[in-house]
Amino acid sequence: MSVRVRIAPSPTGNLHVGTARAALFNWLYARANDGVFIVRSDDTDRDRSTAEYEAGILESLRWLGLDWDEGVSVGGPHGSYRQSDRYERYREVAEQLVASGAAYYDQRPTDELEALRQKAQKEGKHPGYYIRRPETEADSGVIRLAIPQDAPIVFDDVIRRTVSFAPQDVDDFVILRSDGIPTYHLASTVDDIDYEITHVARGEDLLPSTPKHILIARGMGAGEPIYAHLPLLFGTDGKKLSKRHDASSLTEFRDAGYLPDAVFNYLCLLGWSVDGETTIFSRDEAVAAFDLADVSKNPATFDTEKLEWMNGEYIRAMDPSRFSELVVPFVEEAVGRQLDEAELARFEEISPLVQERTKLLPEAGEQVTFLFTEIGEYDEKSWDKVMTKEGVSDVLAAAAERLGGLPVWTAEAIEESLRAMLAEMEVGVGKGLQPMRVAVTGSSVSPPLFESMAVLGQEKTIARLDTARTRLTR
RNA sequence: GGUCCCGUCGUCCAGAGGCCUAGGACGCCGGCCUUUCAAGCCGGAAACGCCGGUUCGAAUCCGGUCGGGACUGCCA
Repeated sequence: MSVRVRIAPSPTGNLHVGTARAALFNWLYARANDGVFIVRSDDTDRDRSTAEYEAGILESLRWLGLDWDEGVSVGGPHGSYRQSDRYERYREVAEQLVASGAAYYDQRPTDELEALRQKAQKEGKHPGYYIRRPETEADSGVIRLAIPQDAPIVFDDVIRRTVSFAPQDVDDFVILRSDGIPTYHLASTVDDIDYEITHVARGEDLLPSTPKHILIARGMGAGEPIYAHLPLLFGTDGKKLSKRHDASSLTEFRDAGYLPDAVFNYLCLLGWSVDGETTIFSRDEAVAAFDLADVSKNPATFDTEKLEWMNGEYIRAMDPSRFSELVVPFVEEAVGRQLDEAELARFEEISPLVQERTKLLPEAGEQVTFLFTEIGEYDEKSWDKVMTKEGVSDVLAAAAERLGGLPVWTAEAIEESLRAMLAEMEVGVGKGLQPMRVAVTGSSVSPPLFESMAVLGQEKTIARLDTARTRLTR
């Protein structure tokens, strides 16, 4: 039987990194086994689900480069792949389960159930221990699955090997709410069976729910899929990935200037590796090496710093013209306006030098604003550090004069001229060039100086040297 | 509280009884290169949670312990 896997996000927010990684592993497994990758919308939470979120999630999946063969928006033999369109089917299954005795109606009031829970807790038992099929059957209310108490529920998890639950520790959980809407457990399991999902790879948080899903599947007279419970993802603080401190949705990563290839590569490494040595690899290499059984068992901490490093690697490996093209919007954002054609040409000149020192796309913009806007304020630290030294004024004056007389305005010519000048003045190269850098770019950190001057233009360069010197004498 | 899962450098991953004086990557520290910052190159510090057992031999197997996490809803 060919592999059929799925990712089933709830459209109640943007695509979370945890979900994205689960999607990624499912996708890898499908592609590695010539299988089918399905995207389903688990939108049974009517209050929180929106079409906008759903569209956003799909867009994020595409952005990451995960294409799907069946499911929401691409269609397939199973309709819309939205659970909200299948309420009748779930109700039908629930009724069947009642008819076969596998489930029952329960209309006990909540306070009665709560009392039973507390009693069980007090006795050190599972809270649902006493919530079992009542003596007298009801004919309305919620529908609960009756957990057969005679045997443990055992299954083989691809990642965790054999997992076993005692029936006393599985509660008679609700499968159909009193308003006729299915719960997650029912809807998800019915879909997995109806869509003939062969492998369910999902977060480890669902491990305790797995016996429930297996029992529903059995009640339907179907075989259960093979399960693979992925280790959870945590934030750098060791806690669950938080929305406050970490970027947690894929759109945030995109907006922060991360490349999809880098995010893809990094996410692969959270719980899996090609061989323990290889860090940077392509999608094809990942597909060729991937197996669910190789996914590690322990939870992974999301390390933004490593992702950033990796993003830098991908940026440096990028075709220069592609980089330039990609980064222009960020430059315009930093400059605060659109660039005209001449400015774009100037940016392209210096772009390769910026590419080498960019980890996140927006940084590229910040590095070159000096080319397109006047220096409003010099970086205070830079100024204090390099401009307050002795002889700075002389160096700036001499440089302005030298450069004013330069017949050819190229980086090479500028370099030659300034080096000669500093040699004559007997000023060290580092010591002499730094003030010019601050004068021209506003900061002691910038792209290489000669190229920066070349792109800025002769007139502006000289003007800035003068401006800085004037400010110095005040 | 109960059930289940997990436990190798700060972090991620490798290691499936001898190849381990434990390997790779990020980060960190030092050096080189150098017009700054990056990048690059070289070097360094840094881990098998603990206790027993099995075995000639254990990071690898078993038990216990401690620690972390998930779940415990008419949320998903």
